[in-house]
Amino acid sequence: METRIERLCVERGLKMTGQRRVVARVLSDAGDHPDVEELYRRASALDQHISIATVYRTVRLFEEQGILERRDFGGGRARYEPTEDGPHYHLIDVETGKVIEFQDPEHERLMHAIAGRLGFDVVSLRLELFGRRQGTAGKPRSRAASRPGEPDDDAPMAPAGEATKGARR
Amino acid sequence: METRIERLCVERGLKMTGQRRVVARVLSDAGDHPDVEELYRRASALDQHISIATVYRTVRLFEEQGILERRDFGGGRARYEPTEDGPHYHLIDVETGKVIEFQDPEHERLMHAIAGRLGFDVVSLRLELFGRRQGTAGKPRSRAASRPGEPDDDAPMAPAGEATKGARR
DNA sequence: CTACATGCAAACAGTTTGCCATCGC
DNA sequence: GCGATGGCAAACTGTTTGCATGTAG
Repeated sequence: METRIERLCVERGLKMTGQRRVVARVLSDAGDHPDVEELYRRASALDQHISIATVYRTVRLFEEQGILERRDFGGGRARYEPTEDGPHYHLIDVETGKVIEFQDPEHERLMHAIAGRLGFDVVSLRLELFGRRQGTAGKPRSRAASRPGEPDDDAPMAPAGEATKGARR
Repeated sequence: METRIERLCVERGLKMTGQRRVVARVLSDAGDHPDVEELYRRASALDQHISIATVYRTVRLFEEQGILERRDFGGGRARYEPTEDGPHYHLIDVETGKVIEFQDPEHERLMHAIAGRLGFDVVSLRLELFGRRQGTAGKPRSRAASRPGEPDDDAPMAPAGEATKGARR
């Protein structure tokens, strides 16, 4: 059966190749915010004939078509999520890397007010909370840098909302 | 005379080499949020004997010592600013790239409340507004559709300030 | 049939690092 | 003098691209 994203592609007149269909499917199934490598991993499981370059190209195309949204949660890799619901923000669990979405109209109003006070119109904004589940007091949880893609799981990341680029072994 | 940052370095027992002193000085003078290349450019003006690798190492060291804070405004490069005033956020002018700082206790309270409602304690948060000066209605940006958090440079003050170094992608 | 998509590997930008000469303390 | 530091170039990571081949429409 045809996924929602596949339908969008057709509507926009995109040539539907096998690999685009696979990426579209993977994205439709994703409930999380995968990065390109993860998408590539999931796509490969459905079709060996796909290269990571194609995933990059497809993801970029989809973004240009407004089908996908690119997120940058720090950590150096772009994460993607299908454009769907209205504006929402993300709370990243610093222990598990899981991402929780939330919205908040009041916050939005506040931001517009602040910008207005400075003489600006808000074009877009970025808001991310990094938090720890209550009760999980700073316990030195095994900092398992579990790289291997746990399907369904957003990757762990450092707090501070900073880049942490490069392999700091 | 000794800058505030140089003093901090000494307090922390860091070996004060010539190049560290230069970087410290450049940072103390910076009123903006320069990236490493810009720091390197400014530092080079004061001392030819400095390599970009040293700037990277110094900036990392200072960050670990809590003297500097790394920011990621998108665009792929890390930006730095001396740790000084209390928590504040940034509004980036999408036309000029200039960064304006602001604070807002109310917003902070709100964020803690939201996290709390979800069962989390806020460890840190990232908030950036991308805005356009009121009245500057959507001018046709030469660069085709790219997301707000764009390149440009903040308060170019150095002579060699031509930030645009080359077409990305 | 033809313009566009893909695979592969090489190119890139930003950042880090190995090695050895050098310098602060 | 000794161990930390700096210079240089090579290594790395995430992402893009040139080129030849394959394929949707």
